[in-house]
Amino acid sequence: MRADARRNLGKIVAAAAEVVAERGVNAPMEAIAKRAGVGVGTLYRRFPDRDALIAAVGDHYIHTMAQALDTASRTSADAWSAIWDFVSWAAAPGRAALSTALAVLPEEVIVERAEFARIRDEWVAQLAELVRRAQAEGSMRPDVGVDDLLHLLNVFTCHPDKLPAPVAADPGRYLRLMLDGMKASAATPAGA
Amino acid sequence: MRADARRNLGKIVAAAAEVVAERGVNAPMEAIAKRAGVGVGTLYRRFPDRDALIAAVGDHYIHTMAQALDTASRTSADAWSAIWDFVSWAAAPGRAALSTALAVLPEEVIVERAEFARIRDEWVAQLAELVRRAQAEGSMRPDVGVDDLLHLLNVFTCHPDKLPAPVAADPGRYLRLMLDGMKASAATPAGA
DNA sequence: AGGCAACCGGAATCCAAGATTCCACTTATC
DNA sequence: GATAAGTGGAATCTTGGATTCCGGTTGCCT
Repeated sequence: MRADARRNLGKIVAAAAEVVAERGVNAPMEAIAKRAGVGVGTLYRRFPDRDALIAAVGDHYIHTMAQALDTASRTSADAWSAIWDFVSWAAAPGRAALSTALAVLPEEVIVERAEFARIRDEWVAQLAELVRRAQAEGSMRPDVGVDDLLHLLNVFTCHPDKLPAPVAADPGRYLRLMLDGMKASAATPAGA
Repeated sequence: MRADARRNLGKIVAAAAEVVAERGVNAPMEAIAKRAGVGVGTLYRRFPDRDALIAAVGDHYIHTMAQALDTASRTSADAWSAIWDFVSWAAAPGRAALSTALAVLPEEVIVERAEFARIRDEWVAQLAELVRRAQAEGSMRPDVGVDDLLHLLNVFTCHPDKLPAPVAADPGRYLRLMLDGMKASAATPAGA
């Protein structure tokens, strides 16, 4: 592969990551191309189609994400604050969509990407474990689960263009509100 | 207007309300037509375009909504439970999208619909008042506002097709989680 | 019953937004 | 300098609706 080509490949994946993070998983190819300072044609010479490109972004990102979760769970005093820190990290500007899109959405795209699926599953399992611990510690209410966490992460980050502007601008704020609602002490007894 | 035509008009608005409630504000005309047991052409004979139809649904619904808020605030012991009841009502299956779409989204469609705008504004003001009271009572945290409430209502009900299935199936559950997070007692101090 | 304007259904048409393809033109590399 | 790898981006193809049109029906009045 020619040197300039390799360079472009890098710019493309990086640009795709950025654009996906801010415009959601359905960001148009052209937006990515423009961000990378490259023609659409160039994207297609390297990736057979849109899905392949997104998947590549995933491969590139899933590691970072797994690592962030790991860090959060290692540097936090308890499971609850690990979750809190991680969610804050995941919703930070500049990475929003990625974090979660990859964790919940693309079941079709994933087939045949054993490596990606493996890390993703490990990651989810680790988060689940944190939830379990937080509940055992009595800091998280027992009537919610990892799935809720993932769904919400998904809701607030996957389709920024469908969200009210203020929400899209700071999904973290709303996610933290959700987390506050997930604290054991916040639970409103059923039928209230 | 011929009798059968009037009958159809009714079926159309009712069908539109249902479909919008379950598929979001962007439900396709054809879906509405089918639900009403009528051809698309018929929709267009009565309404110049899509927006007009949606607006009609709004007129038909905003009253119900205003009334629900009124009831909630009159039958509840305190401002907080009024809010709680109203949100639960608004997110109930079968009315989801309507409730909120009309409260936040369509600023362009509303021009020239003085009556609709008036009721809508009154309605929002009333909800705002409840929020103020709840905060004064010390039951709702002071760092959130009506806007947050409206945005979230919006997020969880306007585009059901973009939400993870479990969330779309029961937006109320997640909204109540949010409300729990909005309780004064749930607030996590900034910088935690 | 007869006539006709008001109505209908829904296929045909129009559009917008993106994905994907293609190829004449550049540029690393040897 | 030759040439295969690489490039930009206009042209083309798809998709998902909105909107238009018109031959065929019906209510309703006399």
